[in-house]
Amino acid sequence: MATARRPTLADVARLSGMSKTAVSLVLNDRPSRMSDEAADRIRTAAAQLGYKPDPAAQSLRSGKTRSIGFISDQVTITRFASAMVRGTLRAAKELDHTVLIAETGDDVSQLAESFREMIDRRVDGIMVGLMAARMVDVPPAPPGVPVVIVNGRTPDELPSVLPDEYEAGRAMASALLDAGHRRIGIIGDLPAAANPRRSVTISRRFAGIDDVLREAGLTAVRVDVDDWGPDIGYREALRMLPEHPDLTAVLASTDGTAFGVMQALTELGLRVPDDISIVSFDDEDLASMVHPGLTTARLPYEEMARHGVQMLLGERELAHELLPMPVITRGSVRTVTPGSTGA
Amino acid sequence: MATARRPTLADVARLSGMSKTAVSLVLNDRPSRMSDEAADRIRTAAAQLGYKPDPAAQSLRSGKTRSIGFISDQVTITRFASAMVRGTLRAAKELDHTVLIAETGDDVSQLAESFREMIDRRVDGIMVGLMAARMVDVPPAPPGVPVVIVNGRTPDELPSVLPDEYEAGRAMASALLDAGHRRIGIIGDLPAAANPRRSVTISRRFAGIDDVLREAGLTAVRVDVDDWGPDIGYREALRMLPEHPDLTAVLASTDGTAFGVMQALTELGLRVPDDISIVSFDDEDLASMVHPGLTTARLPYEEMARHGVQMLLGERELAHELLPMPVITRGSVRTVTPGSTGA
DNA sequence: AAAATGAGACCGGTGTTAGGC
DNA sequence: AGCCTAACACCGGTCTCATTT
Repeated sequence: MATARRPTLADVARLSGMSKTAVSLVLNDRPSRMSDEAADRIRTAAAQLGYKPDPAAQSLRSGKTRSIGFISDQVTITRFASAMVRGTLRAAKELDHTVLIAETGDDVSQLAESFREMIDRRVDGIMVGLMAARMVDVPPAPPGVPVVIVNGRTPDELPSVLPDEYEAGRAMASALLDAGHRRIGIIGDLPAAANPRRSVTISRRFAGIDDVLREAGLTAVRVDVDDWGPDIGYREALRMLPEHPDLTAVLASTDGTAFGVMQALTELGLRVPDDISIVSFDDEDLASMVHPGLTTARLPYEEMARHGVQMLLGERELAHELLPMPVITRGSVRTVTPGSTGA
Repeated sequence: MATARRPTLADVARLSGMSKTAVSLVLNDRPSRMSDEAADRIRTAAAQLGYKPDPAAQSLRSGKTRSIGFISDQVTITRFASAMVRGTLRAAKELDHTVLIAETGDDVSQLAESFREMIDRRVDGIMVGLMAARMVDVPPAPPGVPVVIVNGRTPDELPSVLPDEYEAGRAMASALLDAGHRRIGIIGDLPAAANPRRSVTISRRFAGIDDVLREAGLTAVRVDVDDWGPDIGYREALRMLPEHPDLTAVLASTDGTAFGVMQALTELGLRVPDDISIVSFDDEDLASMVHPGLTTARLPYEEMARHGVQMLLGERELAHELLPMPVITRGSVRTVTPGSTGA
């Protein structure tokens, strides 16, 4: 009663009456012309046995594991992380690779440890994914093992994929202007964010906004804050709106901020978008769950991850890429007649 | 200029002046007594070279890959999926295994395909995780490859891990009763959910609620619906509350439903928890983001996944497990004096 | 004769070289 | 000489069995 062993190449050779070599050549479509008859016999035998090559044996021989490592600071918290995981898994699958996933939290030493683990497991490449587009330090990888940073940067300029925040800033500011808004409040103009260890891109977001406003000859009402959660939006909106009753639109630094702003608006008896329009950035889950849905610029996490994997596996040039942030139009912006409230 | 090759066991043997056998025995702490001196020399050499065994070679020899497959219908959408992924990764890491992840969507044929892929990759076990605790069909796995279902069941009664929804139902109903509530509205009493292909547990949730109410001699106001999103909660609350102004609490079938209910309450000018208390189930992200936070019974996804992995890897008996759903107390329930509104 | 160590087969593929017709 | 096929070494570990003192 031998335990049903999985069929090996040798089994296929035996059943088809050919040699291992012949089987290997045929099943890998090598440019050595076997007789069609022999090839057929081999393929039939392989199919009959349900033969699949053993990846361990292939790895041992080839030195490649057909696996990549994905290290993220938070694999498991937000839509962002999920989207990045999804993009990574899908792109890897398309290229017939598996993904080893590790989560580091914010601990730098954890990153180094995860790096070591992945390398010990002989991954063919490592992708580091960040939730906030920060500057990070990454340990060196052995020769032949490429490293790509997704949604982040390293001081030594490893290949990276980042969202094009400048254009997104321009796009959202333009969205408000195009809808006729002239009196705009900005909540979450983050000076603290200029710190690249915290974000290498948020400042670009505001640069885009600023340029558009300046080109239009407008000055917005701004409030500088040091974070981007709902609490901030709630607090600052409660302060800003009563002080500036002429505002027709709010531009929030993130969906989280916008969510807080919306709660404040409800309390102030203001309705979105009838009384106030609002736009934000990121396109979190929240953005589609609130009423009305938020018009926002989507962080293209899935696409970024996909590009990262493709770089890693040689399907795309190892470089610095900037990916567009698509504008997701929902119901939070109302078109106003330009001139109805001033200017 | 040889490309810096990774050190092998043979390299360690050479450097230490011992045989491969000796090195293998020492580094694996085998109960064959090498002289302490030899062992030291070997360990020193290994450390000096930074030697790590090649997993492919080990797999080839052992027939084990030290990897498990995790197949989920939606790896990437909700907190649930993320929590399950996190639990899986962590438990696997503790047991020194890697995880291959695949996502099927709702497509059954996809499940079979993912199964095949995992098996072709020679995983040591397969875990199937579901977002809604459904009944699913799972293809057979080869002998020696265990399969565990997390948050679901199979007709052939494969080992599974499920949340204890009955107790959760009891707990949340009791939470309202203990806070003095007697007039309770239930939104989302799902008859459709009795279909096990949709959920094998939701009916248990309501059974727990019903038993507690019956034991207390109470009858709730109920509305049967066929889904559990925010829209449902919004719509049904707008209908129920005006009709039953004496209600002091609402029990919502899910956090999503509860979120919709809360939006309706705001529109009706009712405040949570001052005018109406509310409890729900699941503990999604939302539950902690709304004001006030929702008191809810948490689906223990991370723990379920962790138990599933441990079953798979022989650290826990392969059986049917029911895991408790902890009550997360936030600010959505007010204590009322019993008898102030009736009874 | 027990304790310490080493030689070599083996896992399942791949690729090179030698051989058959 | 020109096709096709077979034998065998090799990848890097683990393990059995033999050998030495």
